[in-house]
Amino acid sequence: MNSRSKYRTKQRELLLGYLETVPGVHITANDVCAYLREQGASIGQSTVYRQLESLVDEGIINKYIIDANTPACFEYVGADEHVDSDICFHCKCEKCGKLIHLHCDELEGVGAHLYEEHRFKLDPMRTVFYGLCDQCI
Amino acid sequence: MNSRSKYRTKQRELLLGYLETVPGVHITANDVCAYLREQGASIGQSTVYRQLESLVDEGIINKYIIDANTPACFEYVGADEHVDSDICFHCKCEKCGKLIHLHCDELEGVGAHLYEEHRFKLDPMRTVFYGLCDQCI
DNA sequence: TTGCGTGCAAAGGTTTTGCATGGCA
DNA sequence: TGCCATGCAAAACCTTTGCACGCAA
Repeated sequence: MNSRSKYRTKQRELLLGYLETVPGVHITANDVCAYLREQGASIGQSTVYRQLESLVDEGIINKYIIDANTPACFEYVGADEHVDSDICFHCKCEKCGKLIHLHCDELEGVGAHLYEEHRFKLDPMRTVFYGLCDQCI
Repeated sequence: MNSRSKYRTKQRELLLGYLETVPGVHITANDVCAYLREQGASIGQSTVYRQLESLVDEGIINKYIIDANTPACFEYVGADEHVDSDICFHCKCEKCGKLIHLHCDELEGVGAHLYEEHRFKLDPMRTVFYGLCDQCI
């Protein structure tokens, strides 16, 4: 998609610096813009989108697509080699719209099961479990 | 999200009639509009979106979201009553678009796990596993 | 100096919404 | 008759793109 970042720019450092402070949290492109604007260090939104794309390519952050009309969200996972246990699963409440992200070993077994028994390679980044959250049951 | 359809309108019959003729095929909202326009029976695009939403709620069609900037696609799955003992999971190949229907006891355990451990009541009809099929791995 | 990165504004495309009209029951 | 559904146009929304300028190496 996009070649990896070659220059070390101030904007890239700002963006990455912020993401590192919120590991495991869902951040949208808009969140990034808003946060940096508050800090008086705002950077252009196209730059945010372009840097986020690069960071995804580099495996430093993950991108999750929840729904057609929900902005994509990103999550810092570090520059370490990609470890399966860093992947999180998503549950979306059909009633209140709440998004829950789970880091669960048992669910990771689902991916293994699908692959071994059904020859299907699950993509946890795209898969969303729909249902009802505890407050809406 | 939306209450089920209460009136039997000409537009709804047209839309449903078309979808029934293309089971297992990816249809976008735009495809529907284009097809009906060709047939000289065009209906408003807002109506198409609203009816599609209703049909999804009713479980008559499924909605698939492949990517943020790809239009959502729909597929006729019929109006059969929903039987618990015949829960079917869907796997969608991100590459070739193939839709796989799985009847699998182990996957049914996922629903139980989510409910018992995470207080989340899974809706298997709505949930789609995204990934790569055996031919596209 | 080279050419990638940035920022602004505008475009792009899908989906939603407001509101008056039409049609089902 | 009472509501829901429809249709048009416009809005809303996220994301991408064009282009000139700036900055890292």
